[in-house]
Amino acid sequence: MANLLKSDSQPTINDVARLSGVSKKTVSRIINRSPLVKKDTREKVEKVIAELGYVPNPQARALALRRNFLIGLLHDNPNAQMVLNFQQGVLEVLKDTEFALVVRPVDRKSPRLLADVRHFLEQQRPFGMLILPPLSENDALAELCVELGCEYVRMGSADLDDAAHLVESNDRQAVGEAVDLLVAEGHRDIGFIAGPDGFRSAFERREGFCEAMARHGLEIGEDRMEEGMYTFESGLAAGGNLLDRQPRPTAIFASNDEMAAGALHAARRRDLVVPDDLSIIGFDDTAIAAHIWPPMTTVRWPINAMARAAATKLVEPDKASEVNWKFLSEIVPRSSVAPPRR
Amino acid sequence: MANLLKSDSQPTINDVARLSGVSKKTVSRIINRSPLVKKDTREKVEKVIAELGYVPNPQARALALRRNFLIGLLHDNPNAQMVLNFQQGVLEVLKDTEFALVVRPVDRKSPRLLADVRHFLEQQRPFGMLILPPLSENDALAELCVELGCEYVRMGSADLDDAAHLVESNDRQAVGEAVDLLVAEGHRDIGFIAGPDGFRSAFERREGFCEAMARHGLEIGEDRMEEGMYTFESGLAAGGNLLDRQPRPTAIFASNDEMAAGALHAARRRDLVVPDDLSIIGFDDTAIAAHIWPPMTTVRWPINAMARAAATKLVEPDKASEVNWKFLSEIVPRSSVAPPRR
DNA sequence: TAGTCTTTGGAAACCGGTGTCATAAATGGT
DNA sequence: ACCATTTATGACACCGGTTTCCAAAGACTA
Repeated sequence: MANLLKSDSQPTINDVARLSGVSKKTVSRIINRSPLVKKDTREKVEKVIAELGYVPNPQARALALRRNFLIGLLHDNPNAQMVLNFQQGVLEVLKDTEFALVVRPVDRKSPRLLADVRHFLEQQRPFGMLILPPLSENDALAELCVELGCEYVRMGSADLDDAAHLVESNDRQAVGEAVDLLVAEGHRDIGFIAGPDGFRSAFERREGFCEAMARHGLEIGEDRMEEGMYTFESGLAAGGNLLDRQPRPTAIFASNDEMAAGALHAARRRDLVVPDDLSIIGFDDTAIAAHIWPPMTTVRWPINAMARAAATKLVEPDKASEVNWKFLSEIVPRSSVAPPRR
Repeated sequence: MANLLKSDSQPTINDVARLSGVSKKTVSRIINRSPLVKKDTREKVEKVIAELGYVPNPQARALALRRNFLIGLLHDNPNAQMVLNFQQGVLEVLKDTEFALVVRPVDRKSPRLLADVRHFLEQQRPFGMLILPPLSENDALAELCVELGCEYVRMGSADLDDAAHLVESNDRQAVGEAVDLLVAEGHRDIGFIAGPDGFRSAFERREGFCEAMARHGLEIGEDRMEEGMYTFESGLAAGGNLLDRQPRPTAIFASNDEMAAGALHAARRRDLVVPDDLSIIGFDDTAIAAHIWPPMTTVRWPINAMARAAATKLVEPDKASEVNWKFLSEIVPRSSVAPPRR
């Protein structure tokens, strides 16, 4: 069959049209499942398509339709695991569509951030963008998408703007539950390691902590708050600071797992046993939480479901209204929490 | 200036040509840096381009050139960290080019693997593919790329075929060094947790282990070899098995960090102290190795450099000959190795 | 000064699809 | 049987670039 083609490259719509004796347009109709084609014609053409192994050229399609089937993933997240989990979720949705996922890490602190993103959008002209925290908190990026006619969905930890472009989790409430758990175990003096300034999630988690402590009528000592950068090393330092205070807190809540793991190391270095001497709770439920010793109690937000929701919003806007876009996080109890000594 | 355009959408090459009073072809020459343009003309046109903020439409370019600027990343790796590190390295190279990275995870065990990949290649028609282990060991995938006229580079842990399409690391030698280290500390009875059947890396690491043991004149007891699946849980199980033997080995080498972390948990559950009661060495130097307690001695292969090399081979074939494609791994000494008790 | 070579610019076709619109064929109503 | 309507198909322009080929202008030679 292949010898009926003009060249040895991929067959085109013209080959299909010629070999099945219809016009390009009719083939195009069949490809696009137009109902305006007689059954006989359809079958005849489909047979040729199958024999030829014809697949429409995506670039030509993109040009004619003036849109392509690329989804960009914009991220700058210190937590590799989260990013990959998110990718995974998105791809589960895109898998059965004609969309492809283009990844684009950027540096949120670079003065060229906007220029970089603009360059990417202009150069690839993706159909839509998925924006991960903390970039999702940058309104200028969303505006850029609008300006360049690119759809977008932001992942956030609290309301940024309209529901149409947002998938969010309620971190505040989840942190509250974590504090409830510690208090129920008998802790009164709880240290807090915040995320870096500029992260909405960091803000939400801090607020959640303060609110919950207030609810239980507990004071937060001046020296019980430390700020980290969502990295292991920063958690190590911040945790060390908290543990060197006299008296030291009996529990620490860290705003993510990496920092919680760092705090756990800090405890180890001081010969403190977790959870006997110190309880620790993390946030995110990344792999490390389950793999360190002791397995760490943490807060899980349903990143896979959120990723799927975000992707669905983008590529199947008709379903968007059915899609949940507010997600609740939940406590994952493990072994890093126990009543305080004495 | 924008009001000189015919529409409010992105400016096209026609707008530029019209506004600067030259033909499309001349503009095209300028965009593509052809030397056959008079200086005056060039400057005049470049001014218009700047004012308009004109960026060539990538889809139209792709269609006319009959090639696009997409690089596909094909992976199915149980280790998220590795995949993301690899992505990072690739993107460092692609960043300053017009290429974009499209990620495509697949299931290597699916009977539809080949069909899935074919579908992806036909649908997106990427310029080139980067294939990560263990998929890189599947020759059918490479053949598929050739058949569909797609460039490819495989990441491997040992020679698969020709240098032109391969970037490799020498795991065997690195495992040898790890064994040397354990023997130097006084260990004679070393357990081994292999990777899953079907991974070239698993095979290479096992061979490296056996060779090194033989070199030191040490026996490998029948019950000192376990096989895992490169996951934490499988390492937990395999490590548990090894530690339940009587007598138990004084050291364990695991074929990756996840499994090593699992083995470490198994030790903890048996109230064994690492490294006093048991030395452990992992492989890959992923984040977990540094973040568990005690920080774990492991083997690092230069994944970032390898990723860059692979990407360079693909997008800058002229530089390919200068690019190193054989990489050595190295021991990262931490705190999980000590002389055996007694 | 005429003739030749080299640079520079443009018209038209092409890449492989889709949209518009006209026309042909089938169907229905009376 | 006839016209009106609906359904099915095709011709042709178009999306925004690149390539081929040719012509004009300028530079150089004799």
